[in-house]
Amino acid sequence: MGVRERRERQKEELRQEILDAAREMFFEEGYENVSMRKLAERIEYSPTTIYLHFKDKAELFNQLCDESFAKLALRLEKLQKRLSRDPLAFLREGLRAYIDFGLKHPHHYAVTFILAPTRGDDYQFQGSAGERAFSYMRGAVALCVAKGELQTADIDATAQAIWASIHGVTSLLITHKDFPFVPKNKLIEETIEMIVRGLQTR
Amino acid sequence: MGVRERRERQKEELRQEILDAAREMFFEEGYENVSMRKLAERIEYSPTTIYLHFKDKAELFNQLCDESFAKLALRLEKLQKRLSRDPLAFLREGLRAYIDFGLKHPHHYAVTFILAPTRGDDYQFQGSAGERAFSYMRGAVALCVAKGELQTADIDATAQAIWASIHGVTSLLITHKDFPFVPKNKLIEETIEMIVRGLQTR
Amino acid sequence: MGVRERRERQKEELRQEILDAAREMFFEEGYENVSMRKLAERIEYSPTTIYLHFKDKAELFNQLCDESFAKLALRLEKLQKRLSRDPLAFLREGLRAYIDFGLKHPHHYAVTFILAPTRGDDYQFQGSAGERAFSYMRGAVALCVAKGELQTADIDATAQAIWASIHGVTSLLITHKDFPFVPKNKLIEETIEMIVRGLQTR
Amino acid sequence: MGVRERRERQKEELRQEILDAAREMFFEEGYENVSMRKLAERIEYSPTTIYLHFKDKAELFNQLCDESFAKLALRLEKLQKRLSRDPLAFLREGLRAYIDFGLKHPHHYAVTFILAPTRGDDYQFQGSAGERAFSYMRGAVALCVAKGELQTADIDATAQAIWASIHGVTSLLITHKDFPFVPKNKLIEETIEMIVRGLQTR
DNA sequence: GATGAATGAGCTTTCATTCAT
DNA sequence: TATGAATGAAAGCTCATTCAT
Repeated sequence: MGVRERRERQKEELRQEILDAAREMFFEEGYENVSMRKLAERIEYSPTTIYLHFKDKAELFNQLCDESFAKLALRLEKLQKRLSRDPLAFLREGLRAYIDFGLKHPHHYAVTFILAPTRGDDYQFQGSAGERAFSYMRGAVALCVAKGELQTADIDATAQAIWASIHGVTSLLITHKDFPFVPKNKLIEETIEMIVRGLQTR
Repeated sequence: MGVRERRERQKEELRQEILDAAREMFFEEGYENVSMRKLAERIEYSPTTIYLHFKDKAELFNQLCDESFAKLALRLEKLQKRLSRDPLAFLREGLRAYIDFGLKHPHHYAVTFILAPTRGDDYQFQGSAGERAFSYMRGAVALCVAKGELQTADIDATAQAIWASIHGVTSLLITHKDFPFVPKNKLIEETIEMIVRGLQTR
Repeated sequence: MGVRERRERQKEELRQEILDAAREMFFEEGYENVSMRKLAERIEYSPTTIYLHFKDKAELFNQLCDESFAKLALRLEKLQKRLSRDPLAFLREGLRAYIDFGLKHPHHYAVTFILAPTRGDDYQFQGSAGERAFSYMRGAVALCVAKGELQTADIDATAQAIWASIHGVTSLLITHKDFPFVPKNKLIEETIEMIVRGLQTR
Repeated sequence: MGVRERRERQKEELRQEILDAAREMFFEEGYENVSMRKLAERIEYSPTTIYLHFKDKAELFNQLCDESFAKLALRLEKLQKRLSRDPLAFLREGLRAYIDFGLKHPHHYAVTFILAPTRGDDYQFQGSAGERAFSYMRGAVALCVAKGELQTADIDATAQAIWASIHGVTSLLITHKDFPFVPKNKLIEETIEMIVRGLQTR
């Protein structure tokens, strides 16, 4: 038994090692500029080994996206539990958490929300990381409206507008590194407050 | 004389043909997936011919960005002239114009504002299309504040938050084509109103 | 174990096959006229395979030079041992061995001593095949002088003059194939005797 | 008349300009590394223009060789006239003149005597620059022998040995620029004296 | 489970050359 | 006489991937 378990553990470790290296490289160099060979070199295994764990480059990339989402979703889930009594606080904190997540894991974020859709192949947003992360946001908005803390005639439209805005901040901060932004926190604060204020009064 | 002129016109036409094809392809396939060979095939010329018009692939790409900006800037400039008396209207219309531009020329937009920064090489936002387009927005905000129509303690932070938000809508609508968005205009309207409302009261 | 060894042997064999083909082709066609593709075709492997053995074309070429020298040096070394008692004989035989080597391995020789320096890149004679081969000659001259068999005021100048002369015969015989030379051996004999006689009397 | 003459003169001037630029470039970069385009750029004409003066790259190259020889031959001819009474002096001075010529016009020399034969195409030494230059040397040797100043059983063998030796010095000095040669003149002197001494006594 | 050898397809770019004007 | 536009061919090299071991 022990032998089998150890083996499986080792296999999982290598798989994770590959994923980690890939994520870093994908972000640093861009999807197309990462070759399986270079990736193999980084982890100090042969290129062939990667194929034992992932069908091809595309699958490797998709796993990366899934993994990213799992982390973000987990975070939002915890937040929701903690702030279930105060939906507006959950919304506010949720937005901040979303942006924070993006900035803390720019590799994850860029790969999943910025790079992925511009790839040529058959990427599907439906059922993807993005969709699931977004559904939390919609839930938060719905709660706020139910509790009378926000006013909107169209929950979906509102939730999407919010998502768009915070995706905007997040992606700009990640990709346009040389733009003379005001201090990061200031910009985030400003955006979130602008959003919330815009939804409170009507 | 006529001969020379005709030649120059033809040359310019081919140049434009290349640019148009390149933009489409860059957007459809991503920068790295467009080869000079494929591009040449598309326009039905030999690969070498492209090099008669553009030094290399990177230059071709950069010209594309420049061209995009020229169009957007022109549009914002006209708008500014027309609405110089009513800064809030200019801001509102400017935001809409920015988004419209992106949706009408998704290739231009994506290539310039989404793809460009994710390229590996030494892209500089400073002095780029993005920066110049953004400066119009900042100007509009400043005017509104001067006329007392918007309230903010920090014009830069506000302008950047606004830009982030509309970049968010624009880029999501362009890239996440399979997301079940509410009708496009509804989402745009919602976002702009959310922004403006959020800045009026304080 | 046996498996690994066989593999290594096979790898080494292929490597040598590439080197041999390359040497012939480089000499027949000149460095620039040999493409990796043509080379690959000759050995009936794919171009990529060559890159498994050599980093790039330049490295392949340099390995060729190194290999050439190893052979020449070995020959001179043996000669030196055998004729250590009779320096003049060693000089005479050494000169002949040098020329013989060139004519027997015209590819090696031309590539190393004729083509190499005319290449554009940063070839360094210092520490190269040529330098090491030359040092044997200088040693032989020095010995002859020490034993009073040759007279010269400047050992370096003399050694270089000798080298120049035999390099001249060798390279002419290799490159100017259509010149109506007197029989090869006659010319070699004549040159060597001319040299030795010129150094004995003074 | 005047118009036609001027035109012809101009044409000849351009032709010469092309030859001069080509010679420099061929030597600096090697035959294969000089492209018609680069050459055209250097002389600030269009590539097509070159083809008005030379059938193709090979012809341009061959003209270069011919031109080189004309210069060397002229020099040797003058020398011969001047020293017709003293064949040994003519030989000695002729050798020096040959080497000097090579060092003074390394482009000419390398292109004609070193590069040319290693090119892939159908170069013919017969009737070439080399052959004609060599014939002067043979003549000088024959004269010396006739006058009893040199002893040899085989004029051709001797003349060829001589040529080989001085070709050796010349080409080494031109191509192996980084070899720590003794001072140039010293080496030349040494070689010539070695040759002449070697032929006088027998 | 992991690897070394190998490949076909493709890349960006440059070449010598031609042709209509 | 000179040119600008255009091209087919080829260059060196890297890619994702497979297969036998």
